[in-house]
Amino acid sequence: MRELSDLECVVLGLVWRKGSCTAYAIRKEFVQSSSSYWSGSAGAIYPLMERLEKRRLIESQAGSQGKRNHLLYSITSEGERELSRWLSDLPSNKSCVITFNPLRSRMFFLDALSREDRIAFLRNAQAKLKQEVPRALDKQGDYLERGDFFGNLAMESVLHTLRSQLSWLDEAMSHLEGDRPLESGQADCRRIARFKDDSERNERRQD
Amino acid sequence: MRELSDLECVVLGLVWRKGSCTAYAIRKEFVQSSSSYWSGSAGAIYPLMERLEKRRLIESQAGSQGKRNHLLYSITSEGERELSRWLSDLPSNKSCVITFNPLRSRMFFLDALSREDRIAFLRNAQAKLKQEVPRALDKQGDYLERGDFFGNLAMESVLHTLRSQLSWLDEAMSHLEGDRPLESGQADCRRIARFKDDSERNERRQD
DNA sequence: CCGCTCATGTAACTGGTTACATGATTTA
DNA sequence: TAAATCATGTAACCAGTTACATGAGCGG
Repeated sequence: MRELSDLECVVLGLVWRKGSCTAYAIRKEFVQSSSSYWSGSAGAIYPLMERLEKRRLIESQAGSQGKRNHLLYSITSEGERELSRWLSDLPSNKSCVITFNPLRSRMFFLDALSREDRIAFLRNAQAKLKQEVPRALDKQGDYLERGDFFGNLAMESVLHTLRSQLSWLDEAMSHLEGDRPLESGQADCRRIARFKDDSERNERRQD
Repeated sequence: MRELSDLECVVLGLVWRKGSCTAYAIRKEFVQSSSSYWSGSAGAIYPLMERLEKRRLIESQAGSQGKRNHLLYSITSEGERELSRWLSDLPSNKSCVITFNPLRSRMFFLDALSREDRIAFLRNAQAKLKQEVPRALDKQGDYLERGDFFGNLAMESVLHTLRSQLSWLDEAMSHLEGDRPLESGQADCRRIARFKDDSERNERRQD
């Protein structure tokens, strides 16, 4: 049987956490999440719930509110076992922990931009990250109020990420903002000074 | 015309960087990358190169080595424009910077595990992250040798990420190892209380 | 010469996406 | 009561995935 996708497992976890809920309530979690990785689109969630139910990891109960019908899902014991398995088994193929990062991906090619545009990129990225901090704090506060210790801890990871990215951008900025970012003589930059020599050698080698 | 995917843009950047290369050389970059986000599978890359060529962002030139034929791709000036555009325009929908993180996703539901399994999870995650550090340093060293300043900077982001995740796990561990993680009155928890104040102040400021 | 890896693909599948449909409920 | 939004979906598409095919070069 096919391995569950990460989204399927997260949904399974949400059903477990919420106890008894509709597909729509699950969707909202993703729509309101601070991450944009999963959109929580109906086209993703509704069929996914059916898949989970077909595998007996969740079960549904018909209900209604006014004239509107809905299905209330809850996790089965087999579902709980599957959830535990996912929680315990980090994928072992290569580094599962280094995932996509739009800033990092762009940084690789930033020399394709003019000096001004590079700085603009960094400033823009900084702004975006700073914008996220209060949002994350709010969300963390919500978890705290609900007494959700692990949600709080998960949001702490977001904050750590934001801070580390900001300090990385600071570092990058300090290199790029100087007139001769490759030649100053501080500790960090001695390391980088070596780059330039190397790259000049490289260019010469290519000629 | 459809917007380019991130993978397409990264490939475009690689072609730009490498100057003239085969699809296979591009694939290798992904296979050897420290991230597992894109597999660099043939089924992804070869059709992608055709798509980029059809859009005139890259162009190919037939070549051969021995009896084996191949296509050498290089970027066009339209391709360079498109690359600059991607570099400058961070997606604005929600937070593009908070992406998927398998550790964080699991942390949300870690209370589904027994106390021992939670600790085991954290230890396992720590081990995985620590494993990555020397790998990342090596890769950074490679960029350094090649005089690729921006590659070096990008890998610096990986290192920042690894370190921040490790410190987050440390924090989590110190909470979970104690008997009453939610109720202790130490510094960490006071800090969490402060967060809440911060976010409240923020809300007020926004009003 | 045999087997292994390199290099260049093709084919089938699928888990997500966006866009659309539709009736119920709320709000102006 | 008209318009907007909520809630529950369906349909079409597509960018990736894994798996397979195939011939070239190469080490034993």
